[in-house]
Amino acid sequence: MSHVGYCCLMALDRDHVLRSAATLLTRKSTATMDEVAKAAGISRATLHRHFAGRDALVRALEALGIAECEAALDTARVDEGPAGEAVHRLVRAIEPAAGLLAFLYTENQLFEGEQQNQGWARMDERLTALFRRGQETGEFRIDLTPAWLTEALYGLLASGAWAVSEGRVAANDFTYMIVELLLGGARRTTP
Amino acid sequence: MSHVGYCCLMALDRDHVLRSAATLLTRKSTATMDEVAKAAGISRATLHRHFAGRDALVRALEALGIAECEAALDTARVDEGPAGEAVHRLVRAIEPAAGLLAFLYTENQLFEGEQQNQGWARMDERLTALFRRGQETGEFRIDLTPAWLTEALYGLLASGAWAVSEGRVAANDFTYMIVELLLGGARRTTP
DNA sequence: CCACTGTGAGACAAGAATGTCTCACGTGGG
DNA sequence: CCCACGTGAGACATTCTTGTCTCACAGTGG
Repeated sequence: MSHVGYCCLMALDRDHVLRSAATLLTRKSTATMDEVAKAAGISRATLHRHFAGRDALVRALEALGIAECEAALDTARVDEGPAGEAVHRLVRAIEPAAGLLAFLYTENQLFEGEQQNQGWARMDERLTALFRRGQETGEFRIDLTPAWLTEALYGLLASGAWAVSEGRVAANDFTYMIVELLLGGARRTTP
Repeated sequence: MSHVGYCCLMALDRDHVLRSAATLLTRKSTATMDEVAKAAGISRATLHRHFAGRDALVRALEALGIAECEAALDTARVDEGPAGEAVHRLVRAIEPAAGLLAFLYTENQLFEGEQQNQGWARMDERLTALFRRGQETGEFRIDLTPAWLTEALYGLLASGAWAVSEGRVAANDFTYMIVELLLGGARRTTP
């Protein structure tokens, strides 16, 4: 009875499919199921066996993205230490998922249905809490609302992912560029 | 001979159609030609008389967005005065077009063909020149590349437009939030 | 050797969106 | 009044995507 073995193989395949789908859809969000299947190196039939339809695939990508972001929030320990350093750790931890996040961020179809993944609300809550904590400790300015800082972080992560994928920014500078701009801004601090 | 009069009416209609299409597509980028027509208050046939097809419509929106952004660059006189104030004037001038810009920014289909509108290159050039000028005058820090600042500006404009359209940020705070974050960052400057 | 499972390839129908066409209606000018 | 023009409504074929199905093939374990 090799049922367990087959399950593990399927799980691996499923994850691999999800990864390549994320990579492809980040670059071309209108890719066909056929293109997604070919990008994953499987046939469209097998793709349909893993994900009931395109909607299920996007939902799975959404769940994956949320899981990775929440994992990044955990490993970055955003509740500890100075908020600025917490943001730095967070961006560094979330960098591998930035491309997927950028895709999901522009898939506004995800947010128009009545049943939308509550993971986004959890993430928003944790991020706004981080920025609010920074404000309360006097580390962050209070004239930029936590909600806007959260939104700006999403936008900068997406911009950074696209800029890197198109070669306009070096991949090594991803975290630095985002964190420095988000925290310090473009203006030079008077010495 | 009312040819001239009809032309002017058509031009007005065309602009009106373009505006409503921009509003709709910014919110739902996969809207049908039928939905676009209904949103503009015309029939699908008339929409097709104005724009040969969906591609032509998107291209027209692209041209409109580029024109508005370049107009904003002109009225903001980004070559004059301190670079920081120039950025402020620019964001204020570009605010009405931010939604359209956000739509075009995520329509990566526009950038994969071989013949892509060279207006983007012109805009990029003028924006990077602005940030480079700020660096050369010592106003901006030099460790954030002009290319990244340009990309970040696009991203923040898009994030701001979405945040406003979904009520997470007050419309009145649009310019302030973007400019302050882009130039000053979230970190509080030590008094 | 045989049964079972997962896979790839392809056929197929259903649906949606697009692009094109025709026709009737209303309006405004000659 | 009449005519030209733009328009709306609808029909129509076409194309693309999707979802489902069947069948043959390969690998694995008993």
